[in-house]
Amino acid sequence: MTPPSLSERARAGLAATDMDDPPYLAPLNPPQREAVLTTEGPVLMLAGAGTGKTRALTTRLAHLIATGRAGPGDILAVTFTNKAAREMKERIGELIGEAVEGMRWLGTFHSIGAQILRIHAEIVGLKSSFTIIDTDDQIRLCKQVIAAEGLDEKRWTGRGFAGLLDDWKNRGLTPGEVPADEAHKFGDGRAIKLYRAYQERLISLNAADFGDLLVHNLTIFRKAPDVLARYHRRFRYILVDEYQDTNIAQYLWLRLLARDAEGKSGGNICVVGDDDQSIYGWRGAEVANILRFEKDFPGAKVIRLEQNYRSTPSILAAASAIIDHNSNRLGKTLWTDVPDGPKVKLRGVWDADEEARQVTDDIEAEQTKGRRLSDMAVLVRASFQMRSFEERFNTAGIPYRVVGGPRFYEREETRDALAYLRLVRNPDDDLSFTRIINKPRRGFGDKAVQTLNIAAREMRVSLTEAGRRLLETDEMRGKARTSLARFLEQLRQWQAMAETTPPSELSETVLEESGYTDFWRNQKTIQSAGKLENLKELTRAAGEFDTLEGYLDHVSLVAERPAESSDGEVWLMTLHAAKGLEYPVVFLPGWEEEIFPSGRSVNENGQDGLEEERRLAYVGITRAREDCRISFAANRQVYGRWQSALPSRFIDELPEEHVEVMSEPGLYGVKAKEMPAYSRFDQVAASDGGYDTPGWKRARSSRPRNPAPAIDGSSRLIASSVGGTSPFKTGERVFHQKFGYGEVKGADGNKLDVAFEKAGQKKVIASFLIAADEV
DNA sequence: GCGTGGGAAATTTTT
DNA sequence: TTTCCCACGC
Repeated sequence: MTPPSLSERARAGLAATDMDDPPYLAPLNPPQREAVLTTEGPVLMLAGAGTGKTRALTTRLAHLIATGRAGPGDILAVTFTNKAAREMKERIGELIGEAVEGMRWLGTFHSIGAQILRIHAEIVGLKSSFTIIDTDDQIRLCKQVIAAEGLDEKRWTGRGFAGLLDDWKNRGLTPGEVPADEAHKFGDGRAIKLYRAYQERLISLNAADFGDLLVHNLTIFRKAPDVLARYHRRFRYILVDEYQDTNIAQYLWLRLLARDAEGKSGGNICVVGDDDQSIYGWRGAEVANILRFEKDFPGAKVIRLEQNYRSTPSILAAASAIIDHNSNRLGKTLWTDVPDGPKVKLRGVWDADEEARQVTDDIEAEQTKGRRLSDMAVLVRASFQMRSFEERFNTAGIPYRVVGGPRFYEREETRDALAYLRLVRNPDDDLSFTRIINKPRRGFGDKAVQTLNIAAREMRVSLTEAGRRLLETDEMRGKARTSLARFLEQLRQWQAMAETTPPSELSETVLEESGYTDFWRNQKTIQSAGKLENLKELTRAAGEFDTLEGYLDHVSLVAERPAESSDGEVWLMTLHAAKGLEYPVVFLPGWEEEIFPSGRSVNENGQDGLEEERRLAYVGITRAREDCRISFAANRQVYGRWQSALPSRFIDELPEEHVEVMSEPGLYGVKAKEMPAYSRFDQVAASDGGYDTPGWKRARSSRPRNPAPAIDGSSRLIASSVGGTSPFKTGERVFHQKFGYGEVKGADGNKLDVAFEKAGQKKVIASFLIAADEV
């Protein structure tokens, strides 16, 4: 480890007495050290996968505080997820101890945005007690606005409009700033009018959605330069993690905070990221932000962390070869000094079930060799691909854990349970009231809710209060009346109970007495056991808090699944969920055109979409430490239809010398000569020295050059090679690799109706069949 | 007020 | 194929 050079010391402003390296610098390599010591001016830290980014970044913050350059409260440090913020805090704490508690501006964009908004809420017409609504509520609100505008609610869905709102808010646009020509995007040209109505409704509810947390900040900073100046003075140092994932609103927010009053880029802003790992373009992230950083902040120092501490040379070579095919890159070359391990393994299989079987076999083999299950992960492109793995793991008795999916606090049963608790704490919470008043069914249906709503609006009180008053008159009758009376009485009891009972016990009682637990107990669905389990978990989590308030505040701030122990379980997750994680053994199944790269991404976003998919491939491979196994299937069921699939183009981009082809001979079991279309797969799968056979190359080159229509690429290829007519006659006896023997019943182009002896009648592609007498 | 059947849709996901 | 949503009928 070289000591800092004179110029580095000068630049970092190190006084002579600081010359002895503080111990925390010792574990750093030269670029990491530079990233820590270059405290002044704009810095772009380009940190490749596995290069010790977090270490550099946390040391930098610790260094700022330890050397007295900034107090803990003078640093703005933003991340995207609560998890990242928590980890950063922990690791800084390891370096500087208690002082980390003073870092009140370390958090997610949204939590910091919310903090600032609470202080200056009145500037945008909110009270500082505003509530933050989640996506679910946002969609409900959208529906209301669409209905109020008298639009066709089938054609114009709440979800669709919420998506457009997100898009605008990601771009930092208020209703007045949306370009007029975007009004046509929704609701017969009334999109902007709807946006305005939606915002007005939010203000009257004293609420903000996630996007508002930042957009309102922008408005505040622009409207009140004195407020901005205050934050500008306060945040002497700014640090941004995962900068490649920032959207326009976040970019504008940072720029306002980082530039000085004259608009010059004098701020001490350090952004950390990896343009090659930008995989959130579809939710508004702009890779352009990181690509443009040096222009935005002239004089920016660019520091590249390229020494990888995670993976073997083969794995790095595979990842680098793929990402090299992208054009818009800042460019980095990962290297490592660890000895090489096994080559990246590539395997072609028949279908998804076969793929799952092979992966499971591999996992079991590794396990016998003494590898822990939790050291292995299966990373898929889309969650529907998980099904075959879950099924296979279950039959094989391999414990596994799915990461991601609906988060704990977003699940239906959790939200319902929380609505009950919220209502106990605050009877005026109308959103919660509406959510659970008839769940479980207690005979208080839509009609009754509507009556109650009208009454509440007339009396200008909450629904609970309106209910109480209605019971004093005879406006509400029959079943609804009894039901409401009973519910309000229960609510009263629970409130009284809340005074003296700890949250976990209260939660259990409320869920039991309200009939909510029974509601799920009586449902005979497969999921109900899991739901009950979640409810139990909720109660358990409440046990960690002394007060109901404390618990509920925690929940609305951190919408995460509680951490679960994971030893002895294989990991199963999407590539997106795997970002930032690493495993000794990584399986990457489903590398087929249309799946990965996702056909939709490529179709909708063309070259940009394809490059993002390629970054996803890069992220996937770089998760592996020792062993990376890629596979693809020749057939896949899409929405219940069997389709043939071509291996992903990314497979062609792998470096042959670092890849071992593992497909077993005869896997495809069909005579190549007789099946021209099929032969390509056969040759791909053949273990005759590589996947780059002439037939394979032919197949690739005959694929349409334009990536956009690739959706039909596979089937068109098959269809044309078969010449449009089936080589089989009706009544002919045929054999199918998967379904066995059968008789042709009819044909539609190259798709045949075949009655199989074992598998029943199915539609299959002609090229997957051979005449029975040839077997 | 509640249950059911037909029809449309079907990635990736944090706050 | 599955899943979700809504309209319709009891």
